[in-house]
Amino acid sequence: MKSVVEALLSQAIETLKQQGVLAEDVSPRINIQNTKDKSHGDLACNIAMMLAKPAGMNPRALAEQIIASLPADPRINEAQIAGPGFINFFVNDSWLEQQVSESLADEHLGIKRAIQGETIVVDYSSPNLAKEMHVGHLRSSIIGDAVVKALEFEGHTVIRQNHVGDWGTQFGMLLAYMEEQQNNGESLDLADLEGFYRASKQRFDDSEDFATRARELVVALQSGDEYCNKLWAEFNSISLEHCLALYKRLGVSLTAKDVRGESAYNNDLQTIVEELTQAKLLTESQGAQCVFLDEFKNKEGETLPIIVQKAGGGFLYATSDLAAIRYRAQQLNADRVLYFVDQRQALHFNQVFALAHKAGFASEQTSLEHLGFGTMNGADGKPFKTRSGGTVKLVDLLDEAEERAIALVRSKNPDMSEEELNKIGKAVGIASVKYADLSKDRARDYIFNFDQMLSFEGNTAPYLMYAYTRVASIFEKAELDMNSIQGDIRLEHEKEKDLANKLMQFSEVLSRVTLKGQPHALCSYIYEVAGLFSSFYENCPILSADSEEQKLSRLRLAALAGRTIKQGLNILGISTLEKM
RNA sequence: GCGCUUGUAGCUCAGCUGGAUAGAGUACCUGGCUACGAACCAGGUGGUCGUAGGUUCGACUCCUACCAAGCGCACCA
Repeated sequence: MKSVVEALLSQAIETLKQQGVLAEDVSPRINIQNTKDKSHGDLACNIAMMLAKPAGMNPRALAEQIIASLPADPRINEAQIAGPGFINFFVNDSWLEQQVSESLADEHLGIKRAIQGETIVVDYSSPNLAKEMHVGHLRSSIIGDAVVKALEFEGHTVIRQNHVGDWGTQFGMLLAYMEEQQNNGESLDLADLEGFYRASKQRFDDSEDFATRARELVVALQSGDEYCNKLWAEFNSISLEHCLALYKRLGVSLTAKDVRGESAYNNDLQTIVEELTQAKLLTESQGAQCVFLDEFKNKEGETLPIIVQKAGGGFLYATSDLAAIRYRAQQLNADRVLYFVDQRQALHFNQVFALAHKAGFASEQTSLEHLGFGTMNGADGKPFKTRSGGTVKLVDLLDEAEERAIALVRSKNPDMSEEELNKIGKAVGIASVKYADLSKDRARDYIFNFDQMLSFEGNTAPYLMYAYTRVASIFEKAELDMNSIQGDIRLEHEKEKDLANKLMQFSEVLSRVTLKGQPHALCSYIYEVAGLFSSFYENCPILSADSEEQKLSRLRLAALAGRTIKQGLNILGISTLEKM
């Protein structure tokens, strides 16, 4: 709808240019906004105020000229001047009716798929395989996956990359411990990965012999020793199974084939250093191979180094990140590479991205974007920890969420069977954790609070899931299929129009999610849709409508609302329930 | 020391590339169930948008300085 008004306005501006009212060289960005106040019409534009000064005109006078030059269009009832020079557009209801009816008829809800879809590599989750996944991995996994799903819904080609930490010195310690256990004839117990890590760390600290063996194993591993690599592969495969089980439980779409860990770039690291040398970007400093970029200079004129190779010859994460960028840009042909990684690594990524462009690992056309996020804090505002101060395992967090959700659902449905209770409780528990995270701007730290996220009131997963079941319930009662119902929608009641208007904004919200990596915009949107639906539901009887025609029309509108909520939640990685 | 992020109602958070009177939820107060699921809806109280300047017709939004919190700044990732 915005695009229609935008087209009309740009035509009007062209006309005024021809008439000499506006200078030829003005090419303003036409910004159409949804109005907040009904008296301002449906859509508004501030273009007259932007152009008034360069045109040397009074904004209202210019607005008047623009309106006079607008081509007539049956879809727009009226354009008015308001306030200091806004132009308010009143949309023809029949156009809105047509739009919602068309969206209902489309299984893709009227959202156009990108004509020229981009190839977008998304790096997210990326846990360290040496340890068990903890709460710190939650945000990357969930937010990244939501953006991935939104991009795919828009018709882009997404290549998921789970850049797991499967390399590095800590693996020597783990392999040494594995070896020791196997030699002692003990069965390998990796069920508790965290415990295994702690135990091997303990051995490493306590025994000099063990530590020596661990260091030997790292060297052996890196030089391609067969025995060592077999141990390593065994360990990783078990550790990865833990991750995959959690993804499945969380509804995160990452699979084994999306894994391309640090180790995948081992053979490229030397090449990266050589290419940097050839490009004359490399400098030796204190024995290490470094790149100094002028962009990263402090006030004293000291440039920050990007260390690519240690004094001892070892490589660092900057090196493998550069190799990953080269692979993604050159092999995967990425138009964009998105990194959902902790905000704390912002400097590192800024440096690596700048260097990658400079060294030609990625062309200037390849957009490298670090979409960072803040810390997950407890109720006290400090990083979320267990009572004893340790990191919270992701499994434990999800267990607790499910338990609490089951208790909650039970309290609302005392007679429900254990089986159903379990099913609904689990869905609600996981959804609550995910939604609480997704609904906040990722850049900020956020306070994790079970009571708040499991509440049925406010912008929470349970409220939205409930809203959906109410729609589903109508269709069950009417013995109709929400997904196949079609036909014309008439908008008579004010609440119907409000809902319809909001439903037509799905696509612009989606683009904000994909362009800026902000799923919280989608959360707010679904919440608004659910709220407007509730209001419509309260004010407009559906099954007991005045006429059969009205009943069908309202059913169709309800169906579009229900399907929008469901689709929106699915993009967020939250599945809906027909009953709860 | 330098840099990044954040600072909006008692609390948890929105506020889209500067736009019309700063919005939700929660808490608190008022109404509405012989139910298309009240797990809901309608309404009210509550904010000098960290502070001070500046740019602008117009600033929560942009610029500068300062204050506060968190986090980064050479061989961990």
